[in-house]
Amino acid sequence: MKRDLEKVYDPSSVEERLYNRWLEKKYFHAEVDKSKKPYTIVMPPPNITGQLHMGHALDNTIQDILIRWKRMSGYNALWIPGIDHASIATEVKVVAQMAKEGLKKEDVGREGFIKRAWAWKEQYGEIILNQLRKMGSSCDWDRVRFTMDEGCSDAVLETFMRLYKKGYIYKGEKIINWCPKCKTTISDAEVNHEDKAGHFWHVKYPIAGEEGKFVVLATTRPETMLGDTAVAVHPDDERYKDLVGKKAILPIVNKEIPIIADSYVDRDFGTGVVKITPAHDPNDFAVGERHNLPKINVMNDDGTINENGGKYAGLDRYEARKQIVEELKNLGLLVKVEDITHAVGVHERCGTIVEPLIKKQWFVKMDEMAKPAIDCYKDGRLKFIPERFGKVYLHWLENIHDWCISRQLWWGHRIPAYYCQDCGETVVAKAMPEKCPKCGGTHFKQDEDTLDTWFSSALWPFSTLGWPKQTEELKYFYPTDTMVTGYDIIFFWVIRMVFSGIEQVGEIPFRDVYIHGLIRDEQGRKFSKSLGNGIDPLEVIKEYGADPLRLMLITGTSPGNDMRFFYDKLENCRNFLNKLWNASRFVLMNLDDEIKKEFIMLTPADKWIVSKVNTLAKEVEENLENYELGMAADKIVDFVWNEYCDWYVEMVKPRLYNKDDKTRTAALWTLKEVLINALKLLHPFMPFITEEIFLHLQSEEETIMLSKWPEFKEEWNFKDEEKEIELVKEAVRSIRNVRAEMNVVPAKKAKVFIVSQDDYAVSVFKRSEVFFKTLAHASELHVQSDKTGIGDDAVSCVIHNAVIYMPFAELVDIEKETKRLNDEKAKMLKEIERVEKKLSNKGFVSKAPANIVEEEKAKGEKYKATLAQIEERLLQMNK
RNA sequence: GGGAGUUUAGCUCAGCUGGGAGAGCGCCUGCCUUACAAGCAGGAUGUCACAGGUUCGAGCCCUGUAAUUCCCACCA
Repeated sequence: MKRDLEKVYDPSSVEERLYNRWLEKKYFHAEVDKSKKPYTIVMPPPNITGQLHMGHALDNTIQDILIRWKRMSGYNALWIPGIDHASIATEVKVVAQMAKEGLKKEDVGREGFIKRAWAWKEQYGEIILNQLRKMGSSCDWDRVRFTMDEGCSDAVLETFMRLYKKGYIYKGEKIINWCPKCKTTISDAEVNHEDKAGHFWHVKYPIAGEEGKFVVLATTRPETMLGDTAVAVHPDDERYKDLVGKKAILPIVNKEIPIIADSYVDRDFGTGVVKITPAHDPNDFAVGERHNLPKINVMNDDGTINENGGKYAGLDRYEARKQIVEELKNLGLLVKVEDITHAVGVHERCGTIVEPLIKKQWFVKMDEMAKPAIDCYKDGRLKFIPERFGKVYLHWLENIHDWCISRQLWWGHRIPAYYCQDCGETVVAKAMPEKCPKCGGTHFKQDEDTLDTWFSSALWPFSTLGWPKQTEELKYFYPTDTMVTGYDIIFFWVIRMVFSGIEQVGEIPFRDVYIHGLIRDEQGRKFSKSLGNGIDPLEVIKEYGADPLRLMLITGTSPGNDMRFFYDKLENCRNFLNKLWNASRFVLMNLDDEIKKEFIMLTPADKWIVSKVNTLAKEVEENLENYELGMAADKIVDFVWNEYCDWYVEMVKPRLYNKDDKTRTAALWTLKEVLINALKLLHPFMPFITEEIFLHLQSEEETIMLSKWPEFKEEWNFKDEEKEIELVKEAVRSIRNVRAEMNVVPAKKAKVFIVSQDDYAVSVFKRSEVFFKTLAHASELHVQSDKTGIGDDAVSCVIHNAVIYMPFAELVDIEKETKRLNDEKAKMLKEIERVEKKLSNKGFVSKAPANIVEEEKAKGEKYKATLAQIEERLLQMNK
């Protein structure tokens, strides 16, 4: 039974109570049930590196909206939550944490370090999951997963083995980005290019056998010359044509290296001559491959020069640079030093300048697996919202290169490759093999490296469902339906999930990819630690509640576009909650008895609002189907605030206050029914307040979460009444305008309805005939003279809670009114002219759709009628 | 260099397959009215970046120009 609501809505207590209730009742849990259609979302797992930020809040709000909507629509909705071990990001954090204790990784050893990392995971993982709960996320907590839990780890091993057997995983030598501080490989995506001040050293390399002849080249990294194995010029460069095929003498090292021609060289850049260091530059590496040049690595893992650097061995790269420049200068080979700013690659996690160098790494061969990933997009099985991100996806796949998956880290999935200590054979297996298949040896050493964190993320949509085991869940919930994520990780995540799903499970992992934008601060800047402009979602929730935050993140936004975080907007959303709360309070205050529907005769006003909410349900459904969440939310808010509260509730008051009114029950039924429907439509967006009100309105034993989603009902479709009431609204507005124009001093608390003696006002009244009929019908409004202090100057009517005053004719400021009417008349004439011009356009009449032409005609008629009214009025005034 | 966006009210942004320009905030006026002042009623504000084109009709489609953002690659 109904209970009245608290005077003020208090999010903090309500949210916690309701969330616990939902948990207890296991509303979020989904089991395999073949009688129902599944709808599945797998949550992009937040990194355990810290706390949730606004981006997560948006990400999860979108997912929760979709899940709650589908759940109410009768789907077996499953949302799998989880967290990501985020190998390098977490490792950096743990290293930093240890540094505070004065410890280094090496001090605690691999096992000790991993132990610390797990402790970190326990601590921060739990914080993150709690934050998700605070957002109201309706995930199935019985299925929460971690990328390094047993099942996910098994999926990683299985995938590695399969790909290895197929020849898709290989060990190869490649130029990679190396972070000398973290001592690990980092992917291209983890390298930021920053403009830094540097120097451009122009150096002379002597030509072998030609005393006194030099070739001048420029470099920003002189220390790499220790590893030079060639000098290159452009094949068509006339200046250097005769040099090609000769040898240059590498200074300091005093070694002859060939001068080669390669079109990679840009003739217009620098001197048009390039030193080739295949071991320390990706482009040089490629040139080296083309020309079969030796690759000489001159650097150690920590960024110091190795034994190949001769006397510079052991020096740090920058110290070596200094000394080499000095030596070149002394040798008279340094032509000039240019100050330049150039882009330098730095490791995004630690800011260290990245060093490209050659390493033996594990790679995944991409060309074969990319094909089906391209196909599934091209044939429409995989869809992007908004569509334009499909192009990004495609562009990236078509230019894909092999994926370097090994990382010199400790935190993560250790590569399941074992090397026989006797014969050196590589065995890939889930566990350490007992016997070498080649030599029978029994001593193995596991590869020291771990896998790129995205390797496990790529398997997430199916590893979370139990794969590689063929579980019932996998068969039923896979492929999942929607992947919700930001555009920043299409490259390294979405693509890898797609080809992994196809390769391992045989089906794409999801059908729709909903891409949302980033959240920025009020000035449009990214939220970042260094700017200190972060806003903690939990703080916002504490102050405003989760519902307003969710609504704020969704309203007025569109997929794929960035949005800004405005406190003003947040407050507006909070105010909406307040509005909804108070409207519900009003309904509950008046709702005294159970309503028996069979005795109800709806008035036109009732039918209007019922029809409106019915149409709304249809539109919202369409919007949600098309992932237009922002538009859907806007429409519902607009309905509740501007139609239900501002018009219907006010219209219905006279009927409610009169206990004898025959249509009172109809009003109550409509108030409640429309509110319930609106609450349901709102629930995915604002789960807490809607549930709280629903429980009061409906019954303690139910939940809005599992109530039936409002569908369009033909019996609620009252188009005629909709039109009539819209006319009434228009009429009422024009009456209000009359008051505004006349500037009549309003009285206090006038609550009567009086028919004006004014002809013009009456003509406006006539347009609102139905409305007054409704009002009169509902509350037996009777006409009486005004006694509330307005005196004889004006009459008033109560339509709204607000008072509407209508002037007597004699009060009219003739001059002002004439001017207004003339303006009005001019406007009408212009409109009529426009319509007539349009209707005389043969192209329009013959080619435009019939209903548009009809509408235009009707408008013409309406304008003419209005014009006539205005003219009549003018005539009266002149008398 | 390659790619993708954006340009609409003072600000931040919606505007679905072309059919007379919208919201929130801000601003102005009047209101404490038995759900709500976190509120109500009313008002002002736009050459939809610019120039062409297609069309009976363009904020929306096509071409070009300008400004701006982001991503990728690269700067020896």
